[in-house]
Amino acid sequence: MADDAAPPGAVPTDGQPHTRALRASPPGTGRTPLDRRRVLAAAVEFIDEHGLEALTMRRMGAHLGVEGMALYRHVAGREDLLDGVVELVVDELYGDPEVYLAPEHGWQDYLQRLAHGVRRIALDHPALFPLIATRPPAAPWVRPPLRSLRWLESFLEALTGHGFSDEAAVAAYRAYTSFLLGHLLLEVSQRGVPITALDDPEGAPDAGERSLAEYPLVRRLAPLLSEDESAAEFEESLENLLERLQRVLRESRRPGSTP
Amino acid sequence: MADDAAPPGAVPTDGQPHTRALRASPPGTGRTPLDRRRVLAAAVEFIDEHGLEALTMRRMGAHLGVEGMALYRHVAGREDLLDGVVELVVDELYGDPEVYLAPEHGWQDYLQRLAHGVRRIALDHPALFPLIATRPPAAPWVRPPLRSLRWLESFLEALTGHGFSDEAAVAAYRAYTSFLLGHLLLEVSQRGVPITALDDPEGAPDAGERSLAEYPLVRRLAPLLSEDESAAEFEESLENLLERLQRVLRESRRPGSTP
DNA sequence: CCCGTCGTGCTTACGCCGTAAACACGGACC
DNA sequence: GGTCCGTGTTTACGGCGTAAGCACGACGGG
Repeated sequence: MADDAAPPGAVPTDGQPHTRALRASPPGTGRTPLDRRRVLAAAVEFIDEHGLEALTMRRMGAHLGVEGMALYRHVAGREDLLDGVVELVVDELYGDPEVYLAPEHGWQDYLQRLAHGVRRIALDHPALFPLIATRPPAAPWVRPPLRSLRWLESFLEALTGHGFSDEAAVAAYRAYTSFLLGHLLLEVSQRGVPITALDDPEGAPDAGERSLAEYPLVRRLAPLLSEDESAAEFEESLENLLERLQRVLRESRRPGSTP
Repeated sequence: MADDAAPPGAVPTDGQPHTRALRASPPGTGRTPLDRRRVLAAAVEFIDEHGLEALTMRRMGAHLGVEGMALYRHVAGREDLLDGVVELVVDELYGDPEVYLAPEHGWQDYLQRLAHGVRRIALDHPALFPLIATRPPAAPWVRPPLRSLRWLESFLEALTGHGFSDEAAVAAYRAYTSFLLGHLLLEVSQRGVPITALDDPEGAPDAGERSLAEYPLVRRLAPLLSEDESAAEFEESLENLLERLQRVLRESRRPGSTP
């Protein structure tokens, strides 16, 4: 009401306390006009920086120099925005899918590359990996963190193309996704998301320290427990899984070998 | 579980033999007066019934026949309520810990029982398992879904008490939690949380169906993919993990051996 | 018996949230 | 120049978490 926009000719004295920053369009060249991809990318950036629960439509708007409601031209709502963010991040992996498909190196190489690709994503975006992990997939059968039919198809192709039976390929898909999800979710949560949080007067210092007296083994093993062996663990479990799958494959090829 | 049975007849004025500082007033004539445990239990019930995102302080109040703000006498806020819920549900497993510790059956039996116990919790409360899985643990080193120092201690005790080196026990803990988390999170998310949802005009029927044309393998394997093999998978992976651990144990006992 | 005290739940209020709806405005095309 | 359309803005509404103060009933000491 009281805020009358200064007419164009007048000298805008910017010190007025009650004048909002009306910043419809910068002088001269207009700003690039926002589209879905840009919104989603900004959201990824924002989450990486401030964490998931800090993401708000209005704050996202501000982060883009825009008024919050503007986002609704490009996403259907907050949920859709989050879906889009997950999809965008997962699709980072698609750099060029043929790399992952490269048949000349066999299915084990494929699974290795894929696993490391997913792990890189998880480590690059620890704050939103829980989202990738827990958001219900768009299609049934598609299991996080391999969240797309495209990946499912390529996974099945890689295995059935190298001698796996249909059943074995499906079982492998399930074992593989479980492995990725468990390891990576724990790895990102263990590192603790850094976050430059807007708030953070956290001060529960030794709530655990005190009770450690009751848990002598935990106390004794504390040094071991706080070592970060994620990478080695991941590698070892992956190796183990691949061996298991190879055993399945070998046995399925010669049917009559029951001990 | 039922720690709170009213003593028979006798003197009703004294309900609590030993409480904190002063007497908490026993119920008079009106309704039983709400306490933290009851609030948390009601929240578990509510989440099981309506899902996580339906949980609201006011709705929780209504669910308890109370005015929402009343909850703040017993929980510090929404976050604290959720923490309490997770703790409460996880503690269901504690029915009697000696069952899990029973040393006469060895560490493998212990890990089996524990795994099945956690799985039961996950299946009983599918809507809040994601919470159990992703909420940052109170203490470092404690990994979901085994969310307490008590369990960490008992786990380490079981293994080191049966010949595992410190390093091997810690590695086993990590492998075991990864296994549980991956399998159970996918299992509960796959079954799709039922939820009598307050809203649910969901009608995206075949959004995936159409695109199936592009994914011939997925379409061919669809029947296999939609089978629910969770239980068998879980059993098999658990078995495999235990074998792996046993191998580690055996090898650590005779240092320079070859099969 | 009354009266202060205290624990419990209720009421009110504030600021932020997601989002529906109407509006303003600048460029594209005729 | 007019018209349209795509974009961002304004305003508004109901619901959220929660801070603060109030009402009331049960207790214990006089």
